[in-house]
Amino acid sequence: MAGDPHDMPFFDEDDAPRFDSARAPAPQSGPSGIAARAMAARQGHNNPPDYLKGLNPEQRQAVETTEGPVLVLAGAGTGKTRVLTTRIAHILSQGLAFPSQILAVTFTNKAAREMKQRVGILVGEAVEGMPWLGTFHSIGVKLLRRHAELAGLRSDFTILDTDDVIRLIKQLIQAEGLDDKRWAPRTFAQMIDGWKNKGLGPDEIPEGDARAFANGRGRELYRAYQDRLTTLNACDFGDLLLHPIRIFRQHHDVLAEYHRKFKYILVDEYQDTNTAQYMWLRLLAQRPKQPSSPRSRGEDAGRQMRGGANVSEASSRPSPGPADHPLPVNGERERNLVNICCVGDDDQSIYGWRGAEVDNILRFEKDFPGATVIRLERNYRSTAHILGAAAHLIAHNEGRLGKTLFTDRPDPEDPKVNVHAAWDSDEEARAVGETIEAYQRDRHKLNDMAILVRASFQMRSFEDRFIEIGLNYRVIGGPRFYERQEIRDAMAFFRVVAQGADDLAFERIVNVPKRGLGDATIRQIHDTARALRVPMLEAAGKLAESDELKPKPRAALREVAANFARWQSLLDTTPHTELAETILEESGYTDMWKNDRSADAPGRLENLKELIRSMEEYESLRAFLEHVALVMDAEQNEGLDAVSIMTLHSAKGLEFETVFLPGWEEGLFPHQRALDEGGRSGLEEERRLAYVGLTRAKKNLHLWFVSNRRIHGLWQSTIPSRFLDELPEAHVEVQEGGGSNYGGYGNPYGGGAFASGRGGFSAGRQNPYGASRFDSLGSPSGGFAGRGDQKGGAAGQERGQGGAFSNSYATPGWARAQQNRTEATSRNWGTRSGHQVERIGYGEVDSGYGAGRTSVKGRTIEGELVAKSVADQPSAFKVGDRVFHQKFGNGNISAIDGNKLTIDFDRAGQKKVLDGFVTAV
DNA sequence: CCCGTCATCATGGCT
DNA sequence: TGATGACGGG
Repeated sequence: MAGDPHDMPFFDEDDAPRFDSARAPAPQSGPSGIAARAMAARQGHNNPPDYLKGLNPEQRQAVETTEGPVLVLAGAGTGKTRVLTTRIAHILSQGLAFPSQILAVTFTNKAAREMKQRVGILVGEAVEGMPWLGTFHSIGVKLLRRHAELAGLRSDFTILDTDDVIRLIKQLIQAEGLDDKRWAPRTFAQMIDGWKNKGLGPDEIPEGDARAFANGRGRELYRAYQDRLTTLNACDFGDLLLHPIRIFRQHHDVLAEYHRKFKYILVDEYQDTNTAQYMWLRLLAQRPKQPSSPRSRGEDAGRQMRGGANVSEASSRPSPGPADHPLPVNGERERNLVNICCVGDDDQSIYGWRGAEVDNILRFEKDFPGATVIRLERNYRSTAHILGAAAHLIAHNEGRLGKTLFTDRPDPEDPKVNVHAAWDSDEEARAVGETIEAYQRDRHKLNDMAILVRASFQMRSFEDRFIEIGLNYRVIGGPRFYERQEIRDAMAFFRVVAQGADDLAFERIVNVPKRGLGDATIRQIHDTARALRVPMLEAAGKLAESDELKPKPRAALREVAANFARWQSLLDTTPHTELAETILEESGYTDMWKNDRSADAPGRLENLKELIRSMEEYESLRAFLEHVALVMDAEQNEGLDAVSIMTLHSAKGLEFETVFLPGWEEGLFPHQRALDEGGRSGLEEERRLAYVGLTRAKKNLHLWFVSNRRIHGLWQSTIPSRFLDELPEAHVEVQEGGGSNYGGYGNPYGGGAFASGRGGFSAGRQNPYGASRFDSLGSPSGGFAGRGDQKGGAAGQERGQGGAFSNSYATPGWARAQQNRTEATSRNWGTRSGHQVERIGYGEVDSGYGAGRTSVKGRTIEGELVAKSVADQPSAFKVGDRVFHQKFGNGNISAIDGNKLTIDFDRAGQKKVLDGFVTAV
């Protein structure tokens, strides 16, 4: 960090072109060789530069409107990232600013990486000069490291993750003499997080909130927590935003430096900003106002404090906010609008539950008067059917800015959105698997397909099924690399070495591996540290030299202290990867796992190796630790062709040719808890989530609902999601079969099978929204209002929300479904046709696998779950054997991995199947 | 300190 | 149902 040339002086580029001389030719000398090169890419005055070619008029406007506040409402698949990156390229190549004068913030590291990469493609290495492109938090750290002392910290403060925070809070709660069962540390950590999301410090939280925890001692506890962080020279994630906000408010000179520095501000995913982020942006974006407009001052202050029970702080100071502070204004009539460009989509705001305020984007024009609002509605991703379905669904929300996506490439051949019904989640998984295989047979790549679920527990049935049929899949967003125990332990060792004062890390590993240091000893170290006002590591060293301890712990402690002293002495002389290895070896940590008999020990050792390997990219141990604190994700291996399984939340921003959306049932989607806690706005957020799901698909979209789902171990009958009823008939095709229905491909299980008398969806249950047209789907009569046999009799019962459809509450199908309910519950496979026998066969094999499936955990590889052989026994087959498979016919074995065979089928192509499914020919 | 037993509690998961 | 965490006996 220290060597970073962008890090030191603030005003090193003050000669840079100003935005008010925007159209002036680039300075002779050019900002740098790199930027100059970027400029050289610019063409003559009349021809648009290359990078503008291929933009549609709206996109181009969004790129070229560089001055003043701009809100780009970018619908799904409208080229949002392209606009952002091109805009940066445009600013650079027009010489409007140096790379270091652009502040570009994203939410996730992934988004930041992508933006950096794509800007790099446009402007070359100039992107390397963009030190202020990053996440809110990474930029926050950068700011805070520079001004740490203004927040009572040293610049080498550590960043605590959630785990550290919870442990710390637990200590505090216990120190207060409170019961940590009644007052769960986790809950309080969440409360603090919530307050920090709103920009509230201990003195600013609402009285009610303060009282709600720990017998009314919430505020004290919060304050104690902050004090403790300061003592530890540490901060949590929220502080990475809050401290800079405080600093900006209290040190106008500092803020003014950044005002002068940042000529352009760009914000990605603006709809996801929380109040703290909003304040942070406002502070940076809002230039001092002319003293001549006192009224707008007041208004502005009000807005500044919005969200705000933090009036106390505001009123306790002479000036309500730095935005109003009469700073020198470069001697010119400075506009008070900065060149801020926020890009977002109110319809994709799905993070309200963690503090995002959709309101920020809805109020943009009020916050930034005179803002240009540009709508990107031309969608390059999805078919007209998908867009039509999504548009109709999202139109049920109120309080939108309003956008309608359209495509100018409608194709009559495009498939409609498919809605399928299944009996239960197993059948759903089976049928989705069938459909995937059908697509695969049609030469669709698994990489182009994704299953997007509402809740992660839904993943299980798909994983189970895909393992059974040997279908490759990967789970995105599973347990994260840096959150694993072994990684966190190793990191704790490193942290103590790099920063001896890191008590939380020290505590984590004093007794790892076990060396007989129990609670009592640790408490003693704690007390000594407190008494002497030194870090625990130091206290431990002192204690080991004293007679305070019994011989055993004393010796152990002495060794620990000596170890750390030795490692710390190596810090500057030994390459950090080597040192890391030494630490893990000498501490006995690797041995601990080597001696561990449990099944996951080898994997953990593997992870540790991976950890060391990943350190190589970083200059120093310290740089690496910082990276990990901020970037908790690790890359996934993309090489394998596999279906992606992930939650709807983690799918935002992605796209797939073919998308499966299972679990569209009331209670699951929309999720009951979202409804309970969020009421109407909760429902609207769920609907936006549905919208996000639909708009991930480029071409093929399959929605599923089941009539029975096991929730917390209990089978519950469910009713179709109201969202299904909010889809427009014109774009939807209902697949009555329940099994796979993929044009042209026979469903091996027989499409009609599902409908054979087992259609009793919610029949026995009152649907609070009135009956759904899907209620009777799957019944023998196939009664679906949207399929030509309109239920005229029910036409009068339009629903308030999804009222575009008649319901089928009184249909024969519904009645029959009701009748069949009991029978259906018994799950009578025997009624199935010949094809179903095959499935029974599967079932038998399934149970056969039950025993062998114990090592199922073994499929976790670097955060990626991969369908993998689960049996230890080698297959009875050998490569080259000719075999027969019920479904795929004859083929030759091309590879064997345990009992998983890769077979080149004569007709069906290459498949991976388990050996139980084939017979030798 | 280790390990078995019991109770609890189940969205989303970024930084 | 099943995973996780706290507790108490060995």
